Amino acid sequence: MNMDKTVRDPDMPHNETSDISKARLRAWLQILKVSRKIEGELREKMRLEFGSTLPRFDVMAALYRSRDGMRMSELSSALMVSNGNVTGIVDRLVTEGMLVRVPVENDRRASIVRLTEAGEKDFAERALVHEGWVSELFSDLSAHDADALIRILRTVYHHNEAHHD
Amino acid sequence: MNMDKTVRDPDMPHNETSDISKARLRAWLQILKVSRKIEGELREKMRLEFGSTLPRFDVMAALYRSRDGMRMSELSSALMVSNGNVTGIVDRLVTEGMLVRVPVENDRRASIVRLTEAGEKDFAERALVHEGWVSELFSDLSAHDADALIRILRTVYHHNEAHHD
DNA sequence: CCCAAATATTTTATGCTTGAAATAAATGTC
DNA sequence: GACATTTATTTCAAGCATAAAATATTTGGG
Repeated sequence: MNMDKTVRDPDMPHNETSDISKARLRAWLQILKVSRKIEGELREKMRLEFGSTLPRFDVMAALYRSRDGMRMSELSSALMVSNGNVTGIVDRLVTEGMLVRVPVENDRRASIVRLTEAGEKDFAERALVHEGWVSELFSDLSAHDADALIRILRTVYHHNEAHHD
Repeated sequence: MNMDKTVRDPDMPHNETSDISKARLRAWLQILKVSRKIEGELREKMRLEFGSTLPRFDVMAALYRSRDGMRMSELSSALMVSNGNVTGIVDRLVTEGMLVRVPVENDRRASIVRLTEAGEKDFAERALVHEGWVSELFSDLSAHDADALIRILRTVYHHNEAHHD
């Protein structure tokens, strides 16, 4: 007698789906729900407190880690968004005085983007406040659960990393 | 002697942050990373296989659960997006013949949106395929980890539900 | 050297998303 | 019954995001 609920009768009609499949779908919907909720909260705070946005914060965060600057293509692959997307966000940050585009020696196609002094200063301040917001939004998350969450999500992420069949 | 790592020296400079705060930030960044990766994969599949989008799928899913239809305001609160957002998505789905707007008796401000017969049929098929995609993308997620994930994310979600101070 | 292919980036068209303003209709209050 | 308020929805402006096409430049044969 089959006690394993994840193994189904092979005669099961193909329009029914397994329990494990349903559990994974629920997990995905829950991830989506939480990430949208948190993203919405952070977007609102960014707008009200900084007059800025999450995508701009992300770009500045990447550049803050690479003080020598990054190419547009490096930025878009680090942030996992399209090239054209980064163009627009960088344009706005340049207008705001947060970023500069520097030509690259020996390659006139490319340019390097880096934080201005003002951009560095602003980001350093904002990053601290941002971390506080996140910690508050996740204040019910224990260190233990945070670790469990990260471990589980890492396995999911790695399975989907760059192995497009 | 203080053994609790989450309680810090009150003289700690305010530009340093606690370990638990850093762990929560890492957890949030990991949630974001996974949800963007999965969302991107699903978007691409939706586009290639169905010639459709995730937001349209979400609207149809909500209406599939409420066969009698929903008001625009019910839809936007169920999906946790703005009113104006739903207007545009519904417009496109009406053009595609998936949805109809039905006037509400005794209230000429409101209208009820519901799936057409074609919309119901299309969604039923797509939902099965969609569940298969999710199960495949999450195939490294055991039933046990799925439950753990859901439990942890639920506590985070509930903490942030509707208590804007 | 010439030119096809590859690379780096921007532009374009389309759609999603928000917040705020506008429109329209219903409701409550004097 | 007039009218201020509330409720339901749409419209608008701006920004984010993608895929695909366009532009510009570099590189690698022949």
